[in-house]
Amino acid sequence: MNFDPLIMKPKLTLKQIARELDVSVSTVSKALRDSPEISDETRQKIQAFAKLYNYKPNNIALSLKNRRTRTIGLVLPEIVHDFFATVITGVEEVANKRGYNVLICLSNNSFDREVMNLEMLANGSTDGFILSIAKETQQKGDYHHLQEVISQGMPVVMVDRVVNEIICDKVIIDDSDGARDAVQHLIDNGCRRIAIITTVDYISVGKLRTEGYLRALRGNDIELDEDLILKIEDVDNSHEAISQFLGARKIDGVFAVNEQFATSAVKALLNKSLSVPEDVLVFSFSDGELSRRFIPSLSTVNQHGADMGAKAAELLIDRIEKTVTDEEYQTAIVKTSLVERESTQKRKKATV
Amino acid sequence: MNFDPLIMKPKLTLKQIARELDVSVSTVSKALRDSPEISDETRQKIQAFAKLYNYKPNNIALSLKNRRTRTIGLVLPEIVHDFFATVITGVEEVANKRGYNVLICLSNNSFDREVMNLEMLANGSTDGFILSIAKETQQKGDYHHLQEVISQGMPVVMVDRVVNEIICDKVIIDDSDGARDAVQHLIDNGCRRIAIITTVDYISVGKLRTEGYLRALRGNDIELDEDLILKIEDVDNSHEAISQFLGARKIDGVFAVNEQFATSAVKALLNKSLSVPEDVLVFSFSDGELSRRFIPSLSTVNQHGADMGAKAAELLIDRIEKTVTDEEYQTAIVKTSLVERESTQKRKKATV
DNA sequence: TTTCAACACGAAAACGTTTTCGGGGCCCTC
DNA sequence: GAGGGCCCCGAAAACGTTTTCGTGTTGAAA
Repeated sequence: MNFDPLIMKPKLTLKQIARELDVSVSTVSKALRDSPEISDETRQKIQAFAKLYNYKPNNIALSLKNRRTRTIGLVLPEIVHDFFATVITGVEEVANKRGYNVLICLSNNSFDREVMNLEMLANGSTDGFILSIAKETQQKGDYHHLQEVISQGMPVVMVDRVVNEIICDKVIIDDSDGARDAVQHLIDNGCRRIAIITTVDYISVGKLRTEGYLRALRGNDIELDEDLILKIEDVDNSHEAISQFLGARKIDGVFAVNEQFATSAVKALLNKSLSVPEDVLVFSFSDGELSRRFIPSLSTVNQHGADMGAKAAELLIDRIEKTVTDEEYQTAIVKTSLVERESTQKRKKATV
Repeated sequence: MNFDPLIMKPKLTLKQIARELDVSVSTVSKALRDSPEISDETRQKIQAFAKLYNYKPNNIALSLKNRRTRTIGLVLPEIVHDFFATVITGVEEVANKRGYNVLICLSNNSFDREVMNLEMLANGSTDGFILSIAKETQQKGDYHHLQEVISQGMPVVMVDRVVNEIICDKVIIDDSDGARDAVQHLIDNGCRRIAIITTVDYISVGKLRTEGYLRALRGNDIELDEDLILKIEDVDNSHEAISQFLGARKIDGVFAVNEQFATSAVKALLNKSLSVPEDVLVFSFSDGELSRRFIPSLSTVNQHGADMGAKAAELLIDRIEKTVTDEEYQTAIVKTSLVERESTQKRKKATV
């Protein structure tokens, strides 16, 4: 239907321009790159033609020739999750600023998908990639696919969910410190019986946040009550478990390692006719829209996902563009910060 | 540091295999593709070698040769937004199933960024792309960049935020019908003075949802009160406007065109000492985690973002793989559905 | 012994670039 | 008038594939 030559103009190549203007391909290439080898007259003629027909060099050919794609990969476990979404934003911004594109792959927390993703990214499509490892992979503890691509010389940066056995650049947050600060804040506001709702230990960040919780208790000489620790296995169906857990215990504070757990906790407390923050204070982790808009709005530990993504992209691109690779691998730690909102402010009623 | 030959094994090419085994490049290529031209002996030798050193063909070279990348682009206005995140999930799933990768670009709702994104995607990096147009672009009404790539023969599918002037495949939802159904639901539950919180009209979906609201009123012989319509310009700083708007009006129902507006509305009502759903019913649009977890949980019009993304990817890949392109462009309409939650259920108190 | 098919492989072109190198023409200088 | 520069430009290689075509060797049939 759209074969009208006035409308349909297929992509132009150097060869076609050359044929059209009766010069050689090399002349065209040089003219377009303002080489002094080409006379003004020829150069202008060629540039005018190229502009008129909107010539744009073919990226694939450039990639092949230069053996660099100016594309970085980003492998994430999931995406319907504010934290990872902000990571993407950060990566994208830095990548764009430095002239790179971003190829995003989702592992859906599946080991097999992650292996496939890495293979694809390592086969020339990208100059390096950023990875936040899948839950299933952490559980299996099988990292051969990562070792493989790293040993091929592909630059890799791990972000947030990292694994210590792999040596590469990493960007993490001070999960443990952030959790400790949050729990300390609860203690400072009078809490003594603080429950923690966390994940099973093979999730590195869950484990670290639990550690922070324990450190805060120890630091304030509060005896640990194992009964106040809930480790969730199945995140998606956690509400029931949380509800039962909180229903059976007398507490004055809750520390949840993510927003989902925190909101479930608030609901469960409401059902017990306890109100937040009047009766129980609630502190959450990973600041997202949910925490901001919830009623009461939730105090959270801000993970600064965009900063993490940005830092990871900087590290990766630095590594890619370094010709000599004798620089030591580094682990950047992005500081968390507490965002205090209604859920931990005892005095006033919930407003905005 | 890592130049230990035992550890460092750079990527293998056909040429290197050929040199190593003292055959020609073409023989290697054929052997690996099980060509009958090659003798069993040679074939097995080559395949064994390739497997041992984990040979994987270079994607870029393949793309150049075949003039297809098996990659599709996805240009989105933003990503920290459940709807677009689910769209990505849908696109990714279908793309992967059909052997394609997904290159994601963010326009950040900026016209210039969108133009850059399209240029990049059209320069050989992808076989086609899916686009949800930037707010700024809709406002400007300048679509030459889109026309440009389409006229070059690049397959394009627009999703959700589409523009009628452009002829290409599209995937939309029945925004107007969804809104009408939601408002009808409010009316059915006794509301008569229903406020709508929507966007300015140049956002196509905002306009359509407003239309649905009007249709519902007309269909029930409820007189339109222009004073109950709030059109938000600056989404990010909308809370104050919503608060003032609701503070000054007597209403019994609210229809908000997105989750952000809806939650702001609930807060504003609470501040007026009105409770939801006892005093005022609230219906929202675009079902996300926020609506599900909010207290009270919000009734919403589900946009089925994953379905939309999946459908868009199907359309795009069909278009890419069709050799004859005489098929008419189609506009797929993904049905919305109402998700009824606490915010419109008068009887019982909020639980879950 | 000659001829011819089948077999197994290699050479080369192609995809679209960039870049190195070489060479033809021109002008200037002795 | 011969030699030497300079100015422009083209040929060719290279990136890593796939594929078409040609070619040499072998074996068997005539």
